[in-house]
Amino acid sequence: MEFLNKFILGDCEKVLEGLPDESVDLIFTSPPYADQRKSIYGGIKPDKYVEWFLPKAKQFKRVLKPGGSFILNIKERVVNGERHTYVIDLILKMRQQGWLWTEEYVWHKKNSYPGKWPNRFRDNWERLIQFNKQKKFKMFQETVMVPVGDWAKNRLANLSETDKIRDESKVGSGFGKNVSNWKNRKMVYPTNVLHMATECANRKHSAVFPVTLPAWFIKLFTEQGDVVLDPFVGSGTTAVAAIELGRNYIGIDINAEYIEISRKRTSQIQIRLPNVAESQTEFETILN
Amino acid sequence: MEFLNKFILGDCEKVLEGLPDESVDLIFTSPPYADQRKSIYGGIKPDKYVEWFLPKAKQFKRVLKPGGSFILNIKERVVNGERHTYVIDLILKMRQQGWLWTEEYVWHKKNSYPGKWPNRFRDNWERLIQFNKQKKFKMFQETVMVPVGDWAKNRLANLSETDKIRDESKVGSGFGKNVSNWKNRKMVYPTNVLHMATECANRKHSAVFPVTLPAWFIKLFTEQGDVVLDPFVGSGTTAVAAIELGRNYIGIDINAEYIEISRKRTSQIQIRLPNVAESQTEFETILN
DNA sequence: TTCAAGTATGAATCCCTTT
DNA sequence: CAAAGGGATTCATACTTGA
Repeated sequence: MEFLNKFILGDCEKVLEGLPDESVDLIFTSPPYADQRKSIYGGIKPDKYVEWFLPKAKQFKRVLKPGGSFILNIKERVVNGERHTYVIDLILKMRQQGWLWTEEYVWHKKNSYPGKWPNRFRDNWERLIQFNKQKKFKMFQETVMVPVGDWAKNRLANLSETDKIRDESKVGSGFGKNVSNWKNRKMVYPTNVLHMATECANRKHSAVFPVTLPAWFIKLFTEQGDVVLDPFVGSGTTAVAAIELGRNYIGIDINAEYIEISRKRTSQIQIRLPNVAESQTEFETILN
Repeated sequence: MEFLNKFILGDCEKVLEGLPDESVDLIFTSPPYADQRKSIYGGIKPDKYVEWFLPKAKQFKRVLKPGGSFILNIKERVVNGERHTYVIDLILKMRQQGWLWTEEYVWHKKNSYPGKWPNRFRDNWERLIQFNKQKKFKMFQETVMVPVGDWAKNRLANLSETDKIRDESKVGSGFGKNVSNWKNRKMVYPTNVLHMATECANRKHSAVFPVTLPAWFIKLFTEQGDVVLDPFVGSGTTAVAAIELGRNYIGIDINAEYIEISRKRTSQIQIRLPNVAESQTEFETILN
């Protein structure tokens, strides 16, 4: 496939026309929010947002595999003192398009932009809306398990004498190993609330979300060698996550500068990372 | 006003007809979610939810003062593998009714219901949707300021892996019992993400949300002596918060057993609390 | 009295069986 | 064939118990 592991300059609606049906396992994207980033994207008016987005969503649906997922990172702007309705309008319209509104994850941003307003507090969360084409879809819940809650810490902090003895007698090795084994076993499934700090790096290209955010969903909804699409790839964060996890990426953006940044950024990563060699062989196998 | 500081048995839609226009400063409520709590409320079908709720919302709008706020605690159920749209439908319809959709707070529940499903994780958050009648409304931001603790410096500086994923423990709403410990700390404004556990104790009456939740909004949107209405008062949690903060309450519920529980619960509080005396004089002043 | 360990229980959801 | 019902799954919290 000629699109694989490339950044393509252009309007994703047009570009995707060249992509075959059902060729993508996961779409993860953070489109320009209405009227935001005017200088770069031209600024879509909130009232026009849904009609601007819908034809693109139609293409997304076409290129997504039946068991694939679409994760949309979005948040409604405040317009005239009110939250604008373009996000919920979009959900309703996309359902009419045939999408299933499977779930809504919340990204709790721990460090939000500072500021003070008379009628609201700082906005500290964003939506991560999951759409699917069918009720059954690929999901690998074990890949995102998290260590168990506080009681595990307590347990580790005060290991009782009997615990120590038991461990010694059983295995004979240092109890550190046992503890780690036990720790590994004690993983629990996460919830639909994600806790991640925003990345306050690079002022040039506003890093919209941290690499850990697409990485979490890529692990959850794809396997090694799968294809991850970001039709508004911006500075390439989704692609970075995909590469690091041994997935193929397709990055599209209408802005040439962003495409350039993404290319530079990912090339650096491919050099830097130790596991690139093995990842690349995987890529080559798939590409051939 | 004959309704003040009472629990009234009946359908709030009918009961409120007896309340004058613009007589309430804050409406805080958690209505029965669609198809939930069948045994108590009869269970409203998800598809009928909006049409069931709208005439009640109309009464709410009538009795609310121009500068008052309406906080609606709600969450969409999963129906046939999909999030149902009754919540976002309701937002759109209420806007047609003349409400402004000012803001949506997120309540991050620290202890969610356990369970495992092939297509989703545990639901760990609920919506707290703020509606207003006009752009300008009463808001006292200083009353809910949060102390900046060591967590701000240390935790945010070097986030551990678990920290990134798991919830922080102390950020919260700042309404904890040991706030006095933080007196010397610097205070900052909170965000629109609230951190509270559900109340899993108290076997007699299952309080769905903790007292701290209505308390937070009561402090934020009302002053001493103001009137707080909960049209689905359940076990009286909103009223408890109102009493503790020296506000007047109006509690309505269609279920006689709940009304009884609420009456008992609040009478106990009035006896127990040390600051009741002063609160009551205030009430009397207002009542006369 | 304090602290650690044990235990009960929630605004749940899926899936399969029964009516 | 739609609607209703029951079993299995699972974890943070706070109350209870015991040393």
